[in-house]
Amino acid sequence: MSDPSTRDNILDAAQRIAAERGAGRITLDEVARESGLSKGGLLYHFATKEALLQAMLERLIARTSAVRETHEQTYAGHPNATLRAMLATRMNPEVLDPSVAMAILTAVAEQPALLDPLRQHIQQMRERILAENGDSPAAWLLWAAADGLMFQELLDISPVPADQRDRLHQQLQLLAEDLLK
Amino acid sequence: MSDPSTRDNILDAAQRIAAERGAGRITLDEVARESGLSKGGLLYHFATKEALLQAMLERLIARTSAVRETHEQTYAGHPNATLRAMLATRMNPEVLDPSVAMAILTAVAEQPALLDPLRQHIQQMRERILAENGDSPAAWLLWAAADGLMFQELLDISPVPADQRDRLHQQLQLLAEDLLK
DNA sequence: GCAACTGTACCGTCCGGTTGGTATAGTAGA
DNA sequence: TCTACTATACCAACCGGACGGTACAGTTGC
Repeated sequence: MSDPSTRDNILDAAQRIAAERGAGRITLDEVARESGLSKGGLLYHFATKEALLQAMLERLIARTSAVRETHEQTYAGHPNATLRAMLATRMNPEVLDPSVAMAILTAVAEQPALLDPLRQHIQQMRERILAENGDSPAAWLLWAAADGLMFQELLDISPVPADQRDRLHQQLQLLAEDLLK
Repeated sequence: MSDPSTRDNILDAAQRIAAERGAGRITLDEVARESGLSKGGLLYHFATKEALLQAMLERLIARTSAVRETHEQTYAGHPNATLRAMLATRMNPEVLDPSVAMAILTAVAEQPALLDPLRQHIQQMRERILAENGDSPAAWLLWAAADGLMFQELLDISPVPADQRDRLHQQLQLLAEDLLK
């Protein structure tokens, strides 16, 4: 594998483009320019655009997982640690970069397999929750609600004004305490 | 405005392409071919691709609204008629064509304004729910959960096996009964 | 006579990917 | 220690196709 720091620089550049100019502007030429590499140099590290997006997604999963794991320690011993930690992670959305999410979302229409790493991660979470909660509908509905809040924010289609959404996340945590008893 | 039935045929054609060959394959040439029109004829009805996607979204909103309105009659007199009808509408997902949703989602990255008609619709729903329920966090969380289930299905990232998702929607309705009391 | 097209040719741009080459650091053998 | 060779990291130029949109002359049917 190639120099990991260069790869990270490239991913940072792609992320910056998405954040500043929109997810649709992530092209190989732009990423090359923004990262200070030539297009050839970029393609040396990521042979296809799909590989680049894949890496962006994997880094996103890894980073949110890291945050979730710190939350899990807070809930250590708690019967629903995994789900609680998931919900807590969603609370501060700076973890889940919206521009990265949009970039991936855009590409999914043409490359459904792009989400495979995420699907794998979801299955892992599913099994941990199954082990902790059993097949509780409440758990899946809480998960769905967290996802819903995320997508609403991502696409700016939330029915709730922006300044009241933090409070909604808190209410979701309270509801979790209630339902998972 | 041009002949509405031709416009509908065009929208049907675009929808068929999205369903059969993927949302990313909706191009003006393909839609023209699929609808049996020439490209000139297509552009006579929809001057830009954006206008075409816009119309697809508007038709989607209109159709789901129609279904929701029949459900509202079921809940007539009920204190939470609007929200209950919304949740009931999401139950049978054949209303909300996934391929159309994906097509629009893809385009949103480059044209955020594409969702404006949806945002307007959401604000209307929001105000009706505010009038019926007040500013109840439970209502917004139920809405978010419904959205979450939808997006999970749309992107095939649900933690729940496909054959158990109908049941989850039912559980959501039960939860609504509980929380909105 | 006007709305609703057909048909075709064309344009400019964007974009993913290819090609062939260079610079450099390291390594193995005589 | 000099030489031949290899691998890594990168560059500059280019290619080919897709796609949104234009132009425009002609046709059909109410």
